[in-house]
Amino acid sequence: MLRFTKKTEYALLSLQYIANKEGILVPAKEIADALGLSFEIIAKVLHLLGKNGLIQSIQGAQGGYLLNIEPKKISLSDVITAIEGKPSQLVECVSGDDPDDTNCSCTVYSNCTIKDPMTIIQKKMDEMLQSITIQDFLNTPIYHTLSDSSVTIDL
Amino acid sequence: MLRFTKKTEYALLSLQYIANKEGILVPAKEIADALGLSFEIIAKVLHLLGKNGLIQSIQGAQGGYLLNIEPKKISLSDVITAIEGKPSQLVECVSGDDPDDTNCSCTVYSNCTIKDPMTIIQKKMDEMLQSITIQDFLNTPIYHTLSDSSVTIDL
DNA sequence: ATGATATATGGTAATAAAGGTCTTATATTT
DNA sequence: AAATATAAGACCTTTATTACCATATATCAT
Repeated sequence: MLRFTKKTEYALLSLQYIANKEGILVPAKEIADALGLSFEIIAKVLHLLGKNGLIQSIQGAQGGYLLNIEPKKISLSDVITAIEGKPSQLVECVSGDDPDDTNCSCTVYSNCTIKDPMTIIQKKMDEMLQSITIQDFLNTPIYHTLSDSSVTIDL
Repeated sequence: MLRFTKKTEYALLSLQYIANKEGILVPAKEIADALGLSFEIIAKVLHLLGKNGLIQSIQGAQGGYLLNIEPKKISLSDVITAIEGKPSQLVECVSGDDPDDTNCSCTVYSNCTIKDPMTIIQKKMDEMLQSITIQDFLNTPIYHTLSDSSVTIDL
């Protein structure tokens, strides 16, 4: 359906939050609270980002996470790969390592007739995903760190 | 997961097939057979393409489908919209008509912090999807119309 | 050492989306 | 009237997503 998964969304929100803290160790709970999301989900997302080297994790009391790479070097492509476990693939057969079209949706005896154009589209998509970085998510005009102050809602 | 649905894939294969026939009425069964896919699926996809004006449908015996617009004017964006019923949306909240972030994944009281960059990414994606047309799927070097001849498989 | 804090990791259950099949109705040609 | 072909919706199965739970491990502070 050409949509980012929630996990990818949470990863971007988390990376943005961590980047905005610039070097300060941020525990998963703080991020979860700030975003109004469940701790378990955020913890799992952060774990994946850590395992893939995008952020650094410090265990134990006073531990937390911080960026491992500068924001402009963390691409959307990197985030997706870290969260999904593999790079984005618009169609199954465009995996690079499928010369026999084994994964093609069309079960024609000849070669798949859309593989070539699909490969080009995939390349364009990859270029786009690589060109966007966490830096593009910083300096958003409106940004409140809810953990710093109590929240009052006017009625 | 950032992947085209099978229906979208089938739509592209079908449009490519119809375009290659240049003006000749093509019944759904012929396309299904040529692609080795079920008639019902192809019929459903073609119906959606017809309902959205991308192809013209002629009912009854000797009926079938033919392009309604020239290949270079049918964009990938058009195909997705026709098949999915709405344009592609990378995230829920980037719908244009959601000023209150009602559909945002982050349930922060303030505004969503990734909405602005996401809107830009969505725009880039849209531009890409609009720049690719069915014309880009034509003139593929290898193309066999299986319906025209019997198929022999060498062992 | 012990308790508190925080990440690491696997499992499971509920929900949503995708994919495919089947059936009936309608239109057109021969 | 019979054959051909699209129109449209209901239904079921599979897969992916999402959220939640439980337990293990690491580190700090006292």
